[in-house]
This record gives sequence, C-alpha cells and structure tokens, in this order.
Amino acid sequence: MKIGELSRKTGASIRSLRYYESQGLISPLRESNGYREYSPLAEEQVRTIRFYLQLGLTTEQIAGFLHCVLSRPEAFCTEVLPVYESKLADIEAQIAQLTRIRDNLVDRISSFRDESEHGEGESKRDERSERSGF
Amino acid sequence: MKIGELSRKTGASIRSLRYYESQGLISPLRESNGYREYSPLAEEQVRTIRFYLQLGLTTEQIAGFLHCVLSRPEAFCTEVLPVYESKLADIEAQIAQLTRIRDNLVDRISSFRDESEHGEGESKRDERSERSGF
DNA sequence: CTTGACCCTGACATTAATGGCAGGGTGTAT
DNA sequence: ATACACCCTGCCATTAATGTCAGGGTCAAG
Repeated sequence: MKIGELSRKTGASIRSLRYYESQGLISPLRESNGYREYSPLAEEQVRTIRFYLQLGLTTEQIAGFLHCVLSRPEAFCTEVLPVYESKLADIEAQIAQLTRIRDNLVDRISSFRDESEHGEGESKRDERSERSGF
Repeated sequence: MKIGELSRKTGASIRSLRYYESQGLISPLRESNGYREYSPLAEEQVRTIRFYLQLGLTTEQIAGFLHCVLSRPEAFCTEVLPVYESKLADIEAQIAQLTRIRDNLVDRISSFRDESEHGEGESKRDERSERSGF
C-alpha cells in the first residue's frame, strides 16, 4: 500500500507518516521508483503510534518500546512501565498546577460577582485586594 | 532606576523586561544615552505583569487590562472578567483532558501490576488487552 | 587610557508534531 | 502528448516567553 492509502485508512496525514518514519517508528520498503510501500500491518502499527501519542508520549519514548508492544501484549513489555510512570507523574504535576491556577481564577471571578451584587461603586471591603492569592 | 536594578528587584530577567516593553506592557523613559530609566512604580508594575503571566494569561491579554488594574482594584476593571472566564474554561478543559489521560495511564499501569501478581508468564486473561481504553 | 560593569539592538534557538509550499519525478488514462 | 493524481525531498512556519549570542556604546574608577 502507498502512503496516501495508509493516510486515508489511519487518519494520519501524509506529513505525519513521513515524520514517524524519520523518527524510526516505522520503516516501509521502497519501490524502484522511490515510493514507500507499506505492508498491511502498517495500518495497525500507525494506529498504535497515534494512540501512544495521544497519551502524551513523545516519538522518542514510543520508539523505545514499540517493537515490543507490536509483537506481544503491552503488559509483558517491561520497557513500557517506567515510561507510563514517568508520564503519570508529569501529568499529575500538571493537573496540580492547573488546579491551583483554576482555584485562583475562581476566587478572582467570585470577587467580581461580590462587587456587582452589593452596589457597584461601593468599595466597602478591600482597600485593594492586592492580588492576595499570590 | 536602570534595567539591571529593576531586574534584580523583581526577579524578571533583563531579557524579559525588554520583552514586556516590546509587548507594550511597560514604557520606561530613555536617558540621553539611550538607557531605559524606570520609575519606582515600575517595580510593582512588573510584579503585577509576572503575576498575570503565572496565571497563564498572555502578554496580549494582560496588555488589555493592565492600565486599569494598575490604577484601581482589579474587581472594578470590567475588561478583566471575560479574560478570566475564558482562561478558566481553557484550564478546565485541559484538566479534563489530562484527567482522562491520567485515568488511562493508571489503568494500564495496574494491568502491569496484575500481571506480575499472579505468575509472570501466565497470560490467563486478556488475549491482548488491545489498548482497550482507546 | 584602560579596565570592567553596565547598557543597547538585533538575531537566532528553544519544543514537538504538524502544516504547507516549491520544485520536481512517476504513472495512467485519454 | 497532455492532463491529472500521486509520489518524492527539502525547507520554512507554527507558539510564547525566554535564553543567549554578537557587536557595539557609556561611564566611572584606577
């Protein structure tokens, strides 16, 4: 199968398929005219790559275990676990950070609501709330 | 005060101070030799800018209301609320997305744990778990 | 007058995957 | 042969704030 067909079947753009190849994730044969020739298995392979990308893994990380997960159940590939654990730690840190920011925003938004509730021009409390959450 | 001193006082790098200026966030005077001359109020101003940046707002968004929050309590600046609300929506979407990925990772990690618990080479259940969370 | 600490502008690099173009070759059908 | 669909490589752009050069002024103290 040629690259256009694989692109249609998998939803990955042609550009992306070439990129995956440049990152060592997939290695199609070449026809005499230079065209890439993909085996039927490439379809599953590309879907697998895209799945891991959606998990937020990098092409480099995926390259580290792709050969394994393509040939046996993921749960038997020992290379995968540390990648998952490290990614999980990243994500939980990101979530924690975003949650702090969200809480801060919610506070600040509710201070607007408070202001508009009891009389616009009446700055009773807070002689400058002074970015207090900082 | 010159840029080096302001940098020391605020923790913003000289590079960043120049960048804030290029984005219209702060406009120091120039001495005859071309050096930037900052007023003492610049210190508070830079801290304010950095605070909003830490909330994840862009320099462009900050530029839209900075003149207001510098001159009165934030809660009276009507330009600020929509920016907060839009940023909050972004962040909640990001948190939701990250949470989905996290849950998926947690599942996959626990499938490794399950495997190692009851006999390594014994693939009893799951004839390929087949990236089921996808 | 030289040293050293400061300042200036302008430009390129960073990150990671993807989009998009230019310039060109291939292959098939009319 | 000409049109058209497809393929190739190589390159630049994207995002946003910041780091980091290079190449050059300014100015005070020695």
